[in-house]
Amino acid sequence: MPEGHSVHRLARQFDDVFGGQVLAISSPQGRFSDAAKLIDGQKLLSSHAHGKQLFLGFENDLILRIHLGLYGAWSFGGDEHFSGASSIGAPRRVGEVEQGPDADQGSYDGPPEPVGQVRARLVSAHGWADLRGPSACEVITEEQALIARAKLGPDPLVGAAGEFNLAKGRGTAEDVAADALGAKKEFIARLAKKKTPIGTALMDQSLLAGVGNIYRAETLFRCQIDPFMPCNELSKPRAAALWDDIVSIMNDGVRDGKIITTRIEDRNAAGPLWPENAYYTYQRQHQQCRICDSGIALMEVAARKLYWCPGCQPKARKRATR
DNA sequence: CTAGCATGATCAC
DNA sequence: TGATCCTGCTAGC
Repeated sequence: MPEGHSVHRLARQFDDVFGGQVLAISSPQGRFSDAAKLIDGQKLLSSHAHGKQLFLGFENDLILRIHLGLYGAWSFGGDEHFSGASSIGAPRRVGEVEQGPDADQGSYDGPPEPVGQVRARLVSAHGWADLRGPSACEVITEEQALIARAKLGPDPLVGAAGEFNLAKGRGTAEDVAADALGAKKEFIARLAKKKTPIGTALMDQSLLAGVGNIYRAETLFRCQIDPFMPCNELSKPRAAALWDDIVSIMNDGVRDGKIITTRIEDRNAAGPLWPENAYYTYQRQHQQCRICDSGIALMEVAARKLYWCPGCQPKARKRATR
């Protein structure tokens, strides 16, 4: 269930705690056993996120490709060296929601007995990572990884946390800026060619990689765009603003480890920030909009729940005649 | 305790 | 469009 921000945090986490180290890789559950043997005992050289997919590169040029799907999650544990290496707060678990570090600071005694269905387990000298419930977990060649990535649209988080390759090093600030600009242009160009509703398009990973149901709903609200508006009816400036907003809130997600899209002035100070005050429309159906008097609408579209505010995100025709 | 649901994607028809 | 896969949380009995 994680959207792109979580996967970018994971890419950074793997870089931090396992980068450059030899890993014992196994499949306690068994379903990943054969593939695990291909990379067992190899050194981790790169950790990269593109959209919702994670690519871990090993010294023998094989790539571990992970997609968490709806329920996948990684759990972590280790000694103080392991936890201390994490720049994202040494999470105990990263999946749909992120759980903070373990409260008990007991001594590290190696990975625990696998509990439940652990598809893959990575173990270094200092810690371990368990993967449960992924929709994809496979070992592929670099060529196959390139093919997988070619199927994905531009990632708003290109150049953000998680871009790492020990062999090539981090890109320069100029490289990252150029990549980000290219991604933006590509996004705008692709939108101009599509007639599908923008709300559907934002979920299409081949058009735009990393946005899921929450970011879709929230950015359309923030940009005051009707989710049913055809992509090619969105003006270029508005498409550019949409991209910029997605980049902004997803980078916040990478920083915070959770999705918070409300502006400070739009929160109810009485309640806790997360999750009660984190969203404008997501899971707020029938509640009053934070900006206008409308009730938040909910409709099932393409098997996913679409949330929007009919008042703040008016139909294109209505907007045009104003 | 259980059923139902969830920030996903693929495949069949 | 509907069925299916995978796991874990929670609302409701």
